[in-house]
Amino acid sequence: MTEDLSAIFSPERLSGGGTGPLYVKLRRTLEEAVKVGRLKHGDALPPERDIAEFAAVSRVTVRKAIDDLVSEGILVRRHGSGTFVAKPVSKVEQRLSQLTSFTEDMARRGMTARSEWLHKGIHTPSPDEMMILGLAADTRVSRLSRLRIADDQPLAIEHASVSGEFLPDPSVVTTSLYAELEKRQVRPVRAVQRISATNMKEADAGLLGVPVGAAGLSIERISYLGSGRAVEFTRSLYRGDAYDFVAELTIGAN
Amino acid sequence: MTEDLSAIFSPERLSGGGTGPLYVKLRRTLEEAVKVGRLKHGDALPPERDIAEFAAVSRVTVRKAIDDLVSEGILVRRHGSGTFVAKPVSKVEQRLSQLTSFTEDMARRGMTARSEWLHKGIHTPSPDEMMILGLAADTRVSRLSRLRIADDQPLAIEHASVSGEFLPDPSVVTTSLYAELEKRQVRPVRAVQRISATNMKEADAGLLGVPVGAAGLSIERISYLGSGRAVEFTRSLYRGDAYDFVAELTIGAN
DNA sequence: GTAAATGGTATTTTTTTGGTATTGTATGGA
DNA sequence: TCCATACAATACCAAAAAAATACCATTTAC
Repeated sequence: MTEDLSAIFSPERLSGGGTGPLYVKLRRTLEEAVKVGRLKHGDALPPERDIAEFAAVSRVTVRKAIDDLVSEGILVRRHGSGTFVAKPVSKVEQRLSQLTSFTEDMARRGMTARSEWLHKGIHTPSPDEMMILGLAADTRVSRLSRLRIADDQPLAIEHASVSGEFLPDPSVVTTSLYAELEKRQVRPVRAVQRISATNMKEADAGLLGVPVGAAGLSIERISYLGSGRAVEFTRSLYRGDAYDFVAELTIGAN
Repeated sequence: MTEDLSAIFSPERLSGGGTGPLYVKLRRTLEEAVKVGRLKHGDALPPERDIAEFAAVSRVTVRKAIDDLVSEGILVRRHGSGTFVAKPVSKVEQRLSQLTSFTEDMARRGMTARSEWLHKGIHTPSPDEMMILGLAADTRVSRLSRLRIADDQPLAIEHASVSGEFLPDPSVVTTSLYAELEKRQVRPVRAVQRISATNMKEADAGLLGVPVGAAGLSIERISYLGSGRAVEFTRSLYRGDAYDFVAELTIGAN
């Protein structure tokens, strides 16, 4: 639903928005509108061209302002459809989603993301888990495996391992692992991930509904507390395009 | 974000800044602002033209003041973009070294241990190193490779990777990495290692003086600070018997 | 299917910002 | 006096960011 332009981009709001480049003023104006609730979750922004005309700036300037808010996860764009106010998510979840990019990518494409749990359980750590999470042999680790589904199509398999110290009972996790960790005051501030392409083996290919040997995107991620302590180790296998890189993200202290 | 001009270049600050040429006063003013924290790391200075106008001096004078601070590394200029407060550089020269239990093990068995260095250098971290040590892509990692020799027989190849934060200059390492770390107040309190058997490839087999395909003992170890932060990552390849297990070791505070 | 509406992108122009050469001016010493 | 040096001001150059223009691609409505 398109909001009334003047309600958001009144001259006062634009001029009174402090100093700086035009696109910064516009961004602040939009940010404020969402924060205050003038624009609610799910609302459509006016078309970029309309905003540009009303604010008497070029459309690119409007886009630049929106760009920032999209990369912050506040807005979501849908090509040919419009720009919408995104569902609010927690800071940690939001910033980690920039890293994993699954939720964000799905949202960008206007797809509905859901999950199907394959496994939730508590175990003795595997050698890998001990190494990476820095666990002793007599500790426990929570494992969470799920199938990531977008628009009813399986898109990824995800295996997460969390130190039992941080997540003693994995069954409490329903949707977002990070939201659950945040509830427990566990806030990873950094994550390192490695992304590479592999050929899918039979088990994974079957779950994802692709032929054996199809290209998959393998993502391994370790997230860390501010102290440097590793919190969580996730291996994901995505259907899709292949590339290989290492990304690093610093998450604000909230 | 550009600071308020009057907050930094107030008339009092400029006049009260002692005596001497204008640009010296300005330099002192700026230096003070950075030192006190009025200008923080990453902040942009106001444009030179604005400073000049506000301080009622020419732009060249402003530039001269800034020149000094730039050459001191306090400020950084970016053509077309602005002048920024530089990231503070740690004056603490960290010297770190190596960490192994080889010497100790050999001593226990009554053997004389020595080493031959294959490589010492500082590099950009590999994906593995980034993952395991929790490093960012723009950090550095020190690599130390040596041939472990016991009773004049090559027994192992050892590759150590230490976060550049803990060991910026690997060349200082001569014998014991643990001893060197201790010097630097860096005391890993735990280490996790994984041991497995492999068939040696030509390069390794050549160094160790065994036929290609001979069984080797591969040992990967990560050592951690009390905080949980990973300090060092070592991959070793030993000649000898084969076994596979995961060991957890608590390193005494010595 | 077609057309309208909407976001996406490449290119260009303008503005902002630091960089440099030139000139003027005072000061101090030979 | 004369010259060398430091200091300061003016004018112009170059790189980067900001903004505008024009065109492309996707979605939706009919």
